[in-house]
Amino acid sequence: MKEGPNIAQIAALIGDPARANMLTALMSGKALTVSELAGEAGVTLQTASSHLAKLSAGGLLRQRKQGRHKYVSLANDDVAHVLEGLMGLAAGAGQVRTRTGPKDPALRAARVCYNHLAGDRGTQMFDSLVARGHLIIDDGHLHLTPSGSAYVRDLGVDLDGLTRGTAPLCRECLDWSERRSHLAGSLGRALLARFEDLSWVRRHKDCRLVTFTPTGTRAFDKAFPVASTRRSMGAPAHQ
Amino acid sequence: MKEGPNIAQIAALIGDPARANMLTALMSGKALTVSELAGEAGVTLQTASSHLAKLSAGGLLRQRKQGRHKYVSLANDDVAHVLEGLMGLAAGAGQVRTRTGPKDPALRAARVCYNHLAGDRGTQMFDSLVARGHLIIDDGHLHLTPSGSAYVRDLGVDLDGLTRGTAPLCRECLDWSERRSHLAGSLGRALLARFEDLSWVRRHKDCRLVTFTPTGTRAFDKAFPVASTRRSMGAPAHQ
DNA sequence: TTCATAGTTCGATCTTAGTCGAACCATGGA
DNA sequence: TCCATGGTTCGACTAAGATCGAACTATGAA
Repeated sequence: MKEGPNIAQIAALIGDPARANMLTALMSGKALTVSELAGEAGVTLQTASSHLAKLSAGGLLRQRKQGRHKYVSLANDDVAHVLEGLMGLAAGAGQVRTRTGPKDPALRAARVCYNHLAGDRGTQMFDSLVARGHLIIDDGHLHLTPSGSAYVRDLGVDLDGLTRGTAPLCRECLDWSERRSHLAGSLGRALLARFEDLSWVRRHKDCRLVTFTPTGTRAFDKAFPVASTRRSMGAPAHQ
Repeated sequence: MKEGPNIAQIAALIGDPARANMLTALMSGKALTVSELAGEAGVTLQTASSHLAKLSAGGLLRQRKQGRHKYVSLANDDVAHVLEGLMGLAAGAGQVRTRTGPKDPALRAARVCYNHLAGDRGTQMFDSLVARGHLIIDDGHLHLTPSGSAYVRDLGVDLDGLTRGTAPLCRECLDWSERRSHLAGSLGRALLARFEDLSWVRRHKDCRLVTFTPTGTRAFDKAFPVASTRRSMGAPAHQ
C-alpha cells in the first residue's frame, strides 16, 4: 500500500474553487496577471497571490516578471492535459457548472486547450492528419511523417524553428467535450498561431472560445477534410 | 470566464489524503471492501464509509453489494487515466511520497494500472504491437488491425467475447513512470488476465506490483520483442 | 521626489470538512 | 433465536485553510 507518487497534494491544489477558476482561465493559454486572475476567481488580490504561490510551489504554474507585472501561465502541456481529463470526469458525472451559459455549444465546437485547438474542430484536424498519413503513432509517440512535414510547411508553419526546441513536437491531448484526441505539442500551438495569422480564426479576448471566420471555415475544411466514415454517421457510440 | 465543467469539486474529491490513498489502492484494479480501504487509508470504518459515499456520488467509483460485503472499484478507465495523469504531475514536481519504499523500482518495471499492464513492460508491449502494425491509431482511436486480431487470438485471448462488450476495445493510457502510452481498454485487461492464466506473471496480493516469472519473461520478450531503435539507446530524452 | 499601481506578507477570523465514538441496521452462521 | 461481523448514520469535536484588512515592498510615471 501507499506506493506511487502522492496524488493528494496536487489534487487538493486543484480542488479549491478559486484556484480551479484560475487554472481554468489559464487554459486559454494566455499568460495572465495576478490581478486578472483574482478577477477570474472572484477573490481579492492578496488571496489570489497566496493561491498562486501555492500553485507555483506545486509545479503547476510558470511565472515571469515584467516590470511591475507578473505574468502567470500553466507550467506545461502535462498540466493542461490533466485539467482536460478532470473536465472530462466532471462533465461525465453531470458536474457541469450550474451557470453553463450560452457559450457552451460554441466551446464544444472550437476552443483553445492551453495553446492549441480543441473541440470538434480540433479533433477534425487530428483525424484528418492521421487519416491521410501525415501523422502516425509509433514507438508510443506521435510522429509527423515526411508528407506531414511538407504539408504543414505548405500551410506556412516554420517547422525548422519548432524542431529546434526541446519540447515534444507532437502530442495527443484528450478532449473533454469530444472524448477523443486532438493535437497538442509545439506543432499544435504553431498551427493555431498560423490560423490566427491567416485570419482563419479569432481567439476571444477573455475566454477559451475560438471563432472561425467564413473564409476560415472554408479554408479549414479544405485543408483538413473530414473522413467520410465518420461525421456523416452522427456521433460515434462511445462509453 | 467560468466556462466549461467544474473541476474543483472533482479535484477536491481526489485531494483528500485518505480518499487519495483509497483511489491509489483501487488502481490495482481489484474491487476492495470498505474495511480493506479503511485499512489502506489508515482511517476508521465509519470515516471510510463517509469518504466512499462521496467518491461514489462524484461518479469516481462503482459499488457492488455481495452478501454483507460491499465491493468498491474505480468507475471506469477514464478515472484511472486521470489518476495516472495526476501521478505524473506529482512525480514530476518531486512530490514523490516520502516513504517511497523499496518497491518503487519494481513498480516502474511492471505494475497494474486499474486492470491492465503498465510500467516498462506495459509500454514495451504497446510499442511492439504498434511497430509491427498490429495496432494503429486512426480516426482518433486506437484500432486493432486484422493481423493484430489474429495475433492476440493466437495468444489465447477470447476476442469475440470482448468485441461484444460496449466498452472500447483499445485505449491509450499514459504511464506516470514512463511518460509514454500503454494499452488500456478491454483488450488491455484481457491480455493481462491471459498472462496470469499462462503463469507468465503474478499479481501481488495487496499492491499494484506485477512480477514476471522466469519463463514468463522469456515468453513475453518473444511475444512482444522490443524495437531495436529504443531501449538499446537508454532512456529517451523527454521534457 | 512624490505618487500611483502591482504585488507580497502578516495576522486575525471564520467556515468547512475530516475524524471518531456511539448507536443503529443488515446479513449470515450457529 | 441469538450473536458476530460488515457497514451506515448521527453528532460533537477539532484542525486546516481560505479569506480579507492592514501594512509593506517594488516598479514606473510625472
